[in-house]
Amino acid sequence: MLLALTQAGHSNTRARRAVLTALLEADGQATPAELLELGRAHHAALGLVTVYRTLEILLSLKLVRKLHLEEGCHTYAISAAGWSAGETVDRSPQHDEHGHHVICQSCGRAVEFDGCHLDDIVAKAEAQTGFRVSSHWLEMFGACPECRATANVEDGSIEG
Amino acid sequence: MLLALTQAGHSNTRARRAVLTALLEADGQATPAELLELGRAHHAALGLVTVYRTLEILLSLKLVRKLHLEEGCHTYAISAAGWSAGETVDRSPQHDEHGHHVICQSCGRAVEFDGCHLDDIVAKAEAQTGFRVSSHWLEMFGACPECRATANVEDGSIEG
DNA sequence: TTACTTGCAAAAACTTTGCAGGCGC
DNA sequence: GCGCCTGCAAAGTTTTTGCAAGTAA
Repeated sequence: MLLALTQAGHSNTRARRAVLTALLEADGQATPAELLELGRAHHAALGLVTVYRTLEILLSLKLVRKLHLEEGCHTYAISAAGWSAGETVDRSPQHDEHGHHVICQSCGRAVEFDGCHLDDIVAKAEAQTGFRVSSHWLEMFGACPECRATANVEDGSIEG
Repeated sequence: MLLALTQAGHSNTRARRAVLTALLEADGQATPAELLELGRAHHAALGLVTVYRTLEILLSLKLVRKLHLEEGCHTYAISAAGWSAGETVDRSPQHDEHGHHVICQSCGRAVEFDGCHLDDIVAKAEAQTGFRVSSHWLEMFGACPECRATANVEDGSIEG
């Protein structure tokens, strides 16, 4: 992701590296405050303001995505584009294929999956409401493999 | 909705009636601040705090739903359960069938549609991630019939 | 009358802005 | 060295809490 950042014309600074590392260390998602704490392990003087500003840049580059959880929308996750920007070459800014997240309700881990085939559901919604749908937003909640193995999360019925 | 409220043991107060009316008058969605403004037309002394507290109750009864928009998650919409609680008899608290919203990006109108058939998409996500999915959350954005008719919203390609 | 509600004020939580100094390039 | 970045402090928003007075039942 650092590469994507610099290729977009942003400086490679210690603060930004700390935030990126924090994002990678966070288990798929983190709030700005959590990123600050994680990031300070790598750059003690890191400030919350810089976390916000770095996230803003990453959002604009679509390298991270804002998650909307029941409790609020204060967490961020690395997007598919962000992961694939590991060390490979550039991503056009118009990287617009999008995946969605599955979030573990036990440990908070968030994983993006691809294969966003909602065309027929979108079509049904359009037919039913008369709207013309141009984008959407999907998130799933459940239990990750580790938590299912470790713990007593027996109740995994598919609702809806 | 008033009935559902009182049947759940909450008082029928002027402030709550004002909030309910405001919700009905809002075009499908509104922020607490907007509900305050709308509500004050019916109860001049209405306070923002009461709007929040009433929404909290309505949320717990699943009569309203929190919408998560790109700009944030500060808006509320009447749910299908809320609409059907118009004047009919009670709804068991376990009314758990859920619809999702389509939100007009032009006028902000929000409409809930039913037919939430994501089973195969959920199955794919489970296969791909190893998660066990127990719930989800879907929202669509686009243009409502009125805005499409009225205005110049020609661009309605289905993205995703 | 009794207990639930209300709305003000204040606090808390979260996010953005201003600015002087610091650092990447 | 120049200009982007940073972090502190302060301001702006949004939401929650405390409490005395008010209202439903």
